[in-house]
Amino acid sequence: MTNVSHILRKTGHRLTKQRQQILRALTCRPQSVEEIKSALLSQRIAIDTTTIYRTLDCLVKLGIVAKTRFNEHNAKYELLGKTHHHHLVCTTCSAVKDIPLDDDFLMKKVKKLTNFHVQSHTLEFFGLCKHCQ
Amino acid sequence: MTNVSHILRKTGHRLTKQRQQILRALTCRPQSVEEIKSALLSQRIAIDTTTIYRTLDCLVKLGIVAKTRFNEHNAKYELLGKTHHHHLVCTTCSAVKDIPLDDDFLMKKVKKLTNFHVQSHTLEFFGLCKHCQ
DNA sequence: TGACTTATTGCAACTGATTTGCAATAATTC
DNA sequence: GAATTATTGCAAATCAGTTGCAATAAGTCA
Repeated sequence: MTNVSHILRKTGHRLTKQRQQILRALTCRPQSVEEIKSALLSQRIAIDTTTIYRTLDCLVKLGIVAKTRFNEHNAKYELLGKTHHHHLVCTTCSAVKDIPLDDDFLMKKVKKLTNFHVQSHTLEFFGLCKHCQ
Repeated sequence: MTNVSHILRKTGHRLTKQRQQILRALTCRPQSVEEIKSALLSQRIAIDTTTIYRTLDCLVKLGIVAKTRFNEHNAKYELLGKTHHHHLVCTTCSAVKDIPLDDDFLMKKVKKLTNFHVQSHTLEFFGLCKHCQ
């Protein structure tokens, strides 16, 4: 967190109360803006939706947060941890599980096969979790 | 196509003129609803946006079409061909390129590591295409 | 500390994507 | 060809996300 406030300041941003609270509400699991908002509300913290969007945009640009879409109408945001991982999304109960996978293999293959300069990638698995099978 | 009309009938659906035209407009590259609509319009075929949405929903449910999202506000739809492939999406010009990748390796690993029953997956690469580098 | 600069907030209004309700239409069935 | 009912097109609604702007507050510096 201290790290994050450093990055914010360095890039000419301000560490406001709202940003601190939004950062505290972020998890390493993907959450929608509405989920973040109600998580904050349950702690009696009311922050405008617009502010949450703008804060997340900012954090995504700074590489602190990742934005993902699971073929749903809304985007999800998750705190970028140290470890690169992927998601298992249950198509029935929408539960999300992380899974660490070594995908260097694929990245290298893409580099070999194309002249595309890869900056990032997403790898998501959809199916049934233990409970929903 | 004949195959598709068979599937439609078998599942209690009707092969309308609109559906035939939408099917003809579909490609193996992901297109948005608006793109499909203007592709049809350029052939002087006017189909309501709602109808396109409903037709695509139907085709997705029948496994004929795949719906993807590339971290954009709108969804893209592509005809499911025989060959499983992935996408390279240019973050500058939005061009999409297909790439065949053997990911059995990853699928097997997921099966080993978890008790999740995988039904499908998405693997997308984002970066710069040849022209935008 | 207190004044100053300017990034950030909250509200309202807006845009764009997608969905829903419903009456009119047209594909299949018999 | 008539009957049944899935499908269409239109209008209106909803949902996610964005934009404009005046009021506020974080960081800066004397």
